[in-house]
Amino acid sequence: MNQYFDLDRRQNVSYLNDASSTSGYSSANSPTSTSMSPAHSPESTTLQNEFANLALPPVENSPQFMNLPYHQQPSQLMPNGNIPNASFGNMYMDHQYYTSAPPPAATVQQTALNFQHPQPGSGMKNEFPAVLQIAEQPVEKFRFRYKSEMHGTHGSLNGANSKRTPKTFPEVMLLNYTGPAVIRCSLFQTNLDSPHSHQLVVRKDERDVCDPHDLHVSQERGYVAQFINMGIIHTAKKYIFDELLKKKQDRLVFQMNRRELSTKQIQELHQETEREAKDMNLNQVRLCFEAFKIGENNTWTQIAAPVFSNPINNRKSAQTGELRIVRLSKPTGSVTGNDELILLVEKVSKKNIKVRFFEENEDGEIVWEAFAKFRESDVHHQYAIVCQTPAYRDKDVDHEVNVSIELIRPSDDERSFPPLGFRYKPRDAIVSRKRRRTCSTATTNSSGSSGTGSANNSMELPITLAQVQPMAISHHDQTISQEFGKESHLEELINSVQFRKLIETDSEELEKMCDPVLGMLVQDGFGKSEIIASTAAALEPTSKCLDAIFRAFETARHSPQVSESARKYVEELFTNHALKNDNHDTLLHEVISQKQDNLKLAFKTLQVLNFFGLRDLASTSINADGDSGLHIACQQDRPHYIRPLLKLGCNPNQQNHANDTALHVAVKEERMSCIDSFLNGVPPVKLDLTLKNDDGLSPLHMAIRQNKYDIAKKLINHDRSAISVANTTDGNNALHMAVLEQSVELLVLILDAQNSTLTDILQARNAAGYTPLELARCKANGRVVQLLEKVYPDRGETTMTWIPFKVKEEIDSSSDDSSDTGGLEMKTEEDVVIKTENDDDIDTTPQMETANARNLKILLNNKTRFDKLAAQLNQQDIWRQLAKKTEMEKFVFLWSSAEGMLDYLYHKSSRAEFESFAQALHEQLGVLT
DNA sequence: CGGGAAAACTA
DNA sequence: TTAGTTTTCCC
Repeated sequence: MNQYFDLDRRQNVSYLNDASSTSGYSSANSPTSTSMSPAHSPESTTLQNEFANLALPPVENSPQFMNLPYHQQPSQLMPNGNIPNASFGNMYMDHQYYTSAPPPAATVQQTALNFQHPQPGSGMKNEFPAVLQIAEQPVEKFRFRYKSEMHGTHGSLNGANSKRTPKTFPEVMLLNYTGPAVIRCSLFQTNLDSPHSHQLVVRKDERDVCDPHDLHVSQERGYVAQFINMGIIHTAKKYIFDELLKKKQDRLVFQMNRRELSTKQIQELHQETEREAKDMNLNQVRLCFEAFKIGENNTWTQIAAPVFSNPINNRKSAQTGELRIVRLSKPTGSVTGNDELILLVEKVSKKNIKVRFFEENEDGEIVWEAFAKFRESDVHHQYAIVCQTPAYRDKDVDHEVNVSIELIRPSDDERSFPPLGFRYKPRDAIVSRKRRRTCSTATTNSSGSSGTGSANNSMELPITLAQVQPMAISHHDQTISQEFGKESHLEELINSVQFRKLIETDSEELEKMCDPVLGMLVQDGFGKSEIIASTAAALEPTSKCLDAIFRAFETARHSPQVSESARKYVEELFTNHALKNDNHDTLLHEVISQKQDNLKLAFKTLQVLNFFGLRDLASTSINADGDSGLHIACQQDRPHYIRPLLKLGCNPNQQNHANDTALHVAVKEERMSCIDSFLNGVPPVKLDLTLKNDDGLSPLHMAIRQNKYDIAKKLINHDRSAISVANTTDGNNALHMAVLEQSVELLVLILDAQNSTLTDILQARNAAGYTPLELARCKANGRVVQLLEKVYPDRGETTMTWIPFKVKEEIDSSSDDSSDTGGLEMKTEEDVVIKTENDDDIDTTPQMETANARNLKILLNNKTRFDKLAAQLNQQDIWRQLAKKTEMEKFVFLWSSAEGMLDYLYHKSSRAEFESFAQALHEQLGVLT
């Protein structure tokens, strides 16, 4: 006899064999209950009446076992004076279990109910004549309760179609059979044909009776068995093995007709149980239904193949419970995506959750889907997700789009329901374009009336421009420069791509055009035809206004004495016009953002303003959004206006109402040419790359968050100090943010810049107090951490607040005795040693360039030779093998071909990387000689 | 009942 | 230690 501690009764209880209850919720204290299921708890004498485990009648200590068919010992042997099973016949009628009215004929009923087909194996010859079919599945989700929670009533396991009224319960039907039978229900695992360690209990007189549960059916009562009032007890982890073993053992004993198990069998059972217990799904179970007939001598014979219910999921678990979005931080976002969105959710598992955005058409078909971006660490305590919205499928839509958001749990493809609405808002660029198009039709009409529309095409470029262009353009296109002098081609020229390219980049002469020197202006300006033409356009506010201004210009130019009054007039026109516009766009905003870009008109406007000394008017004019002309140019991707505007005095650091500078806008919209226009050359006012918008981000921060290497590179090249700016939302600097992006490319870029900066971004702490390395350790992958650890002079240890296990072990094992107080100093010394030994990545001392490296550099510098080498290295992936042998090894995963790698080598590699690769290349191919 | 949360446990 | 889970407790 053994003993165990009964948790219910807080005392030791004796029992016969190890397989007896250890769970604490079945009090198997009867000496004779050896292989009984907990249903046979003593003290529940009356229970036997209702929940007798017919399958496992208690037996004498040395029972007589027989071979199949299963054998039932005389019920008189039941312990504790139980009522013999003669009473089973009507027990379900008397109590909570009942049987439905007998079906007219089992086979007829079949069609009326939602049947499942018998289990697998139906492919094989079914040895059983009778068939079990599930008439009502159990509910899909149900809260599993721990033993300690099983007080009072807690709702029963209902049928899948249960309503408040009528309620349904799991139900099976026995077909193709006549005569009395027993239908058994027990709890099984879902991915294994083996019992589950959880308990399927029925509440009876303050007591939970465990599975299996048996119901009698017969001709008279019908062949439908309904299992009412069941609950599922979640076995605590520590008891899982014991419970599972007990169940398996009980089952085996039953199958073997209660023959005593051999030592070997017990051993095998142990092993098997150990295996199963290890990865049993604790949040999912299914019901197993079996049917038996009880023959003479209580011989139990299986009469139908077992069937299994659909899985029942634990409602309270994050792995199987319901998914629900409780709240969104905001209901809208930009079509460009990357907006921060916070979802409050019901319990989710960070390793097993996705946020899906999708759009349906009128027919309910999915026309678009995308997933929000977030990391495991962005899931806050199972109840909130901080993510970045995905970009909408069409970034150029001009209206708001309603989409839906839902949570998805990949493991079981569960979705949250109902989906929440989310509205994508079109980009500013599109909105303002649309607004301008509808509220003022300056665009084509205006140009038509003032330019090409006039008979003699009197509108011309400034003379200086005409002189400058041939030279400048010739670089790009010989023909155009030749054609330039001919007036008829002027229109063509000015609208040509080459011309735009030219003014987009740099042309000092062109910029002079905007200088307030009269000589720079249009020589013959507007002819009379212009005025005539303008009457036709009188209905158009913008073109009318422009025409008036141009006319004033014309007059003033020829008669300087009226200049002053003309100036005032123009100023008034300009200001009033803006006020009339919905969003206070000025003429300047309008000409820059015309749908059909009209350079001539735009420049002319600039010149006229310039002429009247109204530079300030132009350079300081902002619309209702606080956007300057520069903002608009970036928004609308009109890079060629940027330099002229700057020259005119527009402040590049001007921030709009969202605190975006024009550069912010350019980065957000990824306007590469605009960015270039800003960064190349020297604007009159120094660009301030540290300005932060309302999201707390500088342009560089935005580029990093959008994972735009090219943009980040341009910005950093323009001003390295930008990398040390901390954003104001979480205090992260560029390196922190690159860590979060987990982009090796960006990291390398920033670290390279760091080498030549005084500010130490490595030690900078964000709002949470982390340095980039520390941040990497808790948020990024190993590769990122490794990369960073290499560049930290002290390997980041001295400033660590938290050291993950792996690293800690290294430290512990490498430092021999570091005591509590002396640890830091010890380590520092040690690091100095390490640094001199193997810090080959950072070249602090200038070295002579090797011949190989020099040759390789020359080679890469030549486009043709670069391509040739790339092609050569691409054969059989030589480049990859080669790179793996060198300092480049750690980056190989970055590239798919030699071009990418060579590009890195040429533009971004460290000296060590370059040298080692040059060396390897030389050895391998000899190409460098 | 279902929901919420404290306490206990674990890596 | 901390942070994440599991189990118990409570309303």
